[in-house]
Amino acid sequence: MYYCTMYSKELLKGTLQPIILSMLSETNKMYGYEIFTKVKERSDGKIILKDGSLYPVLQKMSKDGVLQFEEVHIGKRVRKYYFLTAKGSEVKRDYLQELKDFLETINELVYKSAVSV
Amino acid sequence: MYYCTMYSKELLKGTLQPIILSMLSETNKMYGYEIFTKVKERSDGKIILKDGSLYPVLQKMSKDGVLQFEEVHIGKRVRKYYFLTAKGSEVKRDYLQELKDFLETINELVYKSAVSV
DNA sequence: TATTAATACATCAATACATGATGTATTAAA
DNA sequence: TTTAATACATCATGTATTGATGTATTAATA
Repeated sequence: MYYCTMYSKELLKGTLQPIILSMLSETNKMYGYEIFTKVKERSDGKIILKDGSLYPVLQKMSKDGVLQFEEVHIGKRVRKYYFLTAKGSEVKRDYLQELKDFLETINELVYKSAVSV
Repeated sequence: MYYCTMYSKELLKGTLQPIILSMLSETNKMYGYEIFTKVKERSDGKIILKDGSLYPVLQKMSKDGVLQFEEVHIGKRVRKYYFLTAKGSEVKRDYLQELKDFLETINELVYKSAVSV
């Protein structure tokens, strides 16, 4: 898994969990590498999740009761299929609402101001 | 200067400099507290810059040659009026372009996906 | 008039997310 | 056969922002 980042790392901060929650609410079961691939494709290669970020956060979200997973053996390889818990669905709704509001606010503030007098 | 934050602190990461650059490109000269006030008003109280973030970053941006300032004495109080340098205008253009692209990408990824088959 | 809020700056240790480096191992492709 | 892709993992490091704390002036309010 190799990559070059499109955006300054700081901009991505706080968006990782919402992104994962969003992906998992569309496709009810996904494993880490699948999420990585999906996000990469959907963003036209602009958002490349780092495995050093992705796998730890999936573990954290499981620990927080937001996700659950089941291990599936594919040949000799193991996949962990993650899915939203009931709590996860709630958290998803809240996080996505907050993110949406944030995007709109920043957009308004930075690009839509300075109305001529 | 007291405050309550609307967004999880992480979401704001990477947006502070673009916000400041944007504000300063509209109003050519502003002092720290004025930027604080303007951002607060423009965002309907949703983005409250912290003085622990604002003043250090203004110093950093000056050190980086992005901003310059002049001190103005108002009675016994001192104000530092900041303004964009030539380099600052370039940096502004780049940062705002990146941020805009980022906002669009996240929006597309998280809210506009899952087209029906 | 006394006290609180607002104005205006500052410093710095602590926080926390994400990164980058590094590792293991299987499977497919060149 | 060697490289790339698949699939997971750990952990020290970086760094932007925060929160706490500080000084001091000026305006408002009780």
